[in-house]
Amino acid sequence: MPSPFRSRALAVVSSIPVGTVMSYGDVAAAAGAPRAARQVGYALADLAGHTDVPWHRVVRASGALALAESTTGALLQRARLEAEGVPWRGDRVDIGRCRHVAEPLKSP
DNA sequence: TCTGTGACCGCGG
DNA sequence: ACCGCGGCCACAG
Repeated sequence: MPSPFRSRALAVVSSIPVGTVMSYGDVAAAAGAPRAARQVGYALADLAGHTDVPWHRVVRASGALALAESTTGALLQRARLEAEGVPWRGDRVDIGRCRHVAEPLKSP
């Protein structure tokens, strides 16, 4: 079983609408731990793909992708986001136009 | 208990 | 706009 913070973070990620993104910090805040952005990355890293959680909708606060450029993961993430119609500005997401604001999770 | 770690954040130069 | 740096904190061993 996932740890409590982890499952909450994943629940938040699952709630991100198609065509929008959230930053790691945003997800952490919505999950109830505003400064645990790194933990969100930790949680997503453990998924390693075998899941239906839309991990590709989580990017850095700057709009840049977290994964190193040219890795298969980064390419997949970019392809999926483009397919969803997310606006780009060079090599990063135009965070100002597709950022999703989530309300905090109700039952912690 | 204590320590190291990381798909981060945001400020200052 | 691009670094570098210190701070963060849940989690594993």
